[in-house]
Amino acid sequence: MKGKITREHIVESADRLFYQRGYEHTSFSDIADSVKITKGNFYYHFKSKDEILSAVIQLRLENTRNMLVQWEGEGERPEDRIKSFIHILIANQADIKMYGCPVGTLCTELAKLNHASQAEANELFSLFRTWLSRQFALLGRERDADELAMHLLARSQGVATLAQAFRDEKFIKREVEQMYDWLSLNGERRAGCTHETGGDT
Amino acid sequence: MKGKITREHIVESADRLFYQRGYEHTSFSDIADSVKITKGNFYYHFKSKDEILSAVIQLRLENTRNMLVQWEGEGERPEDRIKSFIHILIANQADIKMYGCPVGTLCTELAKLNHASQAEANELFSLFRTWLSRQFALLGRERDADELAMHLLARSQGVATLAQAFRDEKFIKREVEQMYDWLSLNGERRAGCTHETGGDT
DNA sequence: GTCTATACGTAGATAGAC
DNA sequence: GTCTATCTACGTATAGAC
Repeated sequence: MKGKITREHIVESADRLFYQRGYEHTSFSDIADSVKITKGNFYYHFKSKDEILSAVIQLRLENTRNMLVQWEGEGERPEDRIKSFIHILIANQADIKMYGCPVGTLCTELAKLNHASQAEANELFSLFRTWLSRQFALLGRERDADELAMHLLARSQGVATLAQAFRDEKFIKREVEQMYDWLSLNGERRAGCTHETGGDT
Repeated sequence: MKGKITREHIVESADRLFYQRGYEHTSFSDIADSVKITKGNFYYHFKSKDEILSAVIQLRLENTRNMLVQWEGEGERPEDRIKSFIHILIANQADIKMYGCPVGTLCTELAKLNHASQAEANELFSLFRTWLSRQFALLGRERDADELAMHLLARSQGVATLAQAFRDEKFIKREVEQMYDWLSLNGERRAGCTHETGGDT
């Protein structure tokens, strides 16, 4: 229990650094400097760098689960809860502009590294996917709830990627407004409909 | 001129490897093995790894420009040309499922590395952005042509990211259909309209 | 629990023979 | 132009003192 605090510091610092610089590009020295311990001391807490990554992902999974529960409590209607999801693009726009989406960029990197923790990281996407899908089902869209969830996830990912490349926060705001509009069009109980795709400003 | 062939081989192999494994994760040995030369011989053709990256990006820029010119010639109406853009998601679905979008994943990685070639790589996005914007302007949407271009770019990026994470080609097909639908809704000459966002299956 | 010292591999890069 | 040999730096990881 004594080492708990240091271990937490390591995981939190690694979490931030992995997000900002990427997993591979973050060295033990980087984390050590940021936590203010020496490199050797790492191995008291973790067996390897992979183990730190795993701990970071577990932390993110836990934080995500908590966030989803919170949105569940805050939003009266399923629509409001989905809005909470869309709103993270606004809440985190400064970080997104600089580093992209923490989930998307990590999953993409681990896929290229063919890293053992790929599945673990993808579970972050699955959490959002399942949660969103449930909200759409509650809206009466049980037939295509998962499609709608994936669609919204993809929209968010695309916005994050381009916002980072072009360092453009206004673009985030514009796209978020369009997602809200899309949501109100799809937020009515009409499970039987087929295609109704729409436009922009 | 004699070295031209080897140089081209290096750039082409690096191009593929950077796409599949990422820039940082690809070593000289990897490229050397794939081109079947020794590591030392590299430096006859390039001064550094960064210079190889730069050559790879230049190659991609050239290929992209050629592709856009080709689409321009093939498509009668601007709508058809935009459809050519959307269609690359289908044409490259096998690669996208495995490695994501070559443009998006490179730009994201270079941003995290804070690499000197960031701007160069982002120019790839700009090529598509400008080209798409021009097509939308030709559709009579000159007022919001750039917004529409960015929106479509973002949609493609999001689709590529999620298709890779979930290794799901069907998702690509579904989203592409929706993009076509979206395009026909926005492909009419109605420059003065405001928000008309739409839905899904 | 934290430190210093160090081993070991691999990466990018150089020198010089052929 | 291509090779072998080698250098140097850095990354992960280990050993063992305190």
